[in-house]
Amino acid sequence: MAGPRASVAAHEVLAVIFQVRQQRLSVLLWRRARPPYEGAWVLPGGRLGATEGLDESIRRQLAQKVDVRDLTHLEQLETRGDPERHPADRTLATSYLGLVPADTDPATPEDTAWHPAPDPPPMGFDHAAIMRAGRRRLRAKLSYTNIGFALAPREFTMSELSGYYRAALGHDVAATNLRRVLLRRGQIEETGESVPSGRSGGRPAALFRFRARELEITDAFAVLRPPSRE
Amino acid sequence: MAGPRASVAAHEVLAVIFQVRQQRLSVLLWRRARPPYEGAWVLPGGRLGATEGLDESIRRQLAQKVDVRDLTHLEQLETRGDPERHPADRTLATSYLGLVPADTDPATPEDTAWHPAPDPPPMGFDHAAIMRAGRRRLRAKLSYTNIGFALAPREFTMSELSGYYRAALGHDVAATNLRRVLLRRGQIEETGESVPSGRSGGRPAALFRFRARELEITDAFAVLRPPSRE
DNA sequence: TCAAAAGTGTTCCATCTACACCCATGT
DNA sequence: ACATGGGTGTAGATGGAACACTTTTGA
Repeated sequence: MAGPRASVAAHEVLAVIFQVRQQRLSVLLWRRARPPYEGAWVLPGGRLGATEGLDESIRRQLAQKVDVRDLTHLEQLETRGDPERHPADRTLATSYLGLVPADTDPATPEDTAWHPAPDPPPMGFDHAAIMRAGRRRLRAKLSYTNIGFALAPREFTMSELSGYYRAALGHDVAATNLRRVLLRRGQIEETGESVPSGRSGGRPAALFRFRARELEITDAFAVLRPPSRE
Repeated sequence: MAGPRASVAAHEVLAVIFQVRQQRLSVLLWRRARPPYEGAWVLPGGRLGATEGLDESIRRQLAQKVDVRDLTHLEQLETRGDPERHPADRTLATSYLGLVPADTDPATPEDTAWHPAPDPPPMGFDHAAIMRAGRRRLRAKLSYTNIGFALAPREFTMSELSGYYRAALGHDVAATNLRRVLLRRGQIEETGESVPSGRSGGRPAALFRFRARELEITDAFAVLRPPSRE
């Protein structure tokens, strides 16, 4: 009945930080300075402190180590504990998905860089798989939540917003329909302002904002919804 | 720049095991024999072994401790690491969602029992919150995946199946529409057999089975789907 | 022949995509 | 004027809910 002897594994927290940069979904990676996987790129993070909560820890590490403080969204992704995932010591890793709005440019240190999420450089450990899990999560949530608020600046035109969606989803998103879908769902509203057209002319674009800046599920029960009348 | 001293927290794995029993969604709980939370109900689980993976560990503990071996589905839920979640020592917990089909009756030991998931007894630690997370996950996945296969026996009539859905979702599910939805999505198929009607008469019910017995997403892109033509 | 349970046909409705067309602005 | 980009109107497609009706059985 007694199981194997209890583990005192190290625990680390990691973050998949996405931002839309130049129309592409980008992920913040860190270059490893020492073995194992020296020279490979890894997700930012580090050891869980003795008295920290998990969320607290990843926020601290992002602030201290890669100077990312203005996350608009952060949620837990998954925990990996395969004994083989770290070649030397046993290490469990809890990963997070974090989003940075497109209009900020966090001053990240020398050894970190933004990489295209669809086509990342060689990554150490199981971090490539974790990053893919983050992308899947983001894509799924764009469909049924208001998570777009975390990718977009506070105010934006519809064509800008459709650019963020396109980058994150990996396929075209028609601004004209996106506008109606998000308006109907009550996710966005017009600010009343508009942006003067550029040098090539065109009608000035209206400015929108997300009505909430916290994650909300706006399209639950896409199917198998409860009966409308009791 | 240096963070707090690294933690050597204990790590445990827990499982939210659901089964539909007598038309109700039920969760398998364990009665704690010693403090803290002596006498309260908790999720089954235990310490992660030094050389085990997380999935491996929860499977082992369920088999050893509550004699649950025939899980049709198991997936990771979340990891909690709040320093306050365990009154004495620091303990991280990774939880899983596990499903047992309605036609099995695992022989569980004395100190465990099935409880109604919507109305559980007082639970220790943060286990009530974890259980709710499991319910939410199950409900959501019933909507867009074939996860019903894990609640239902291998073969079933549509009215039985709608009973499992009703129990898990907490609202009525019309067998007639469920049939068409799941057929259209290719989740289920007729076996060709049928069940003789009971003593009160009625047309014999056709038997169905799920076509796959692994989780598949059958209704991704409910919205914001990629353009059909390039 | 009647009640009961399963299954089918059909209508309605919500919601998304596609696309033609209209609007406001710069050159 | 006309090119350019934004915005509106609308038709079509999809897919699920509701519900009346039909089918098949037992008593």
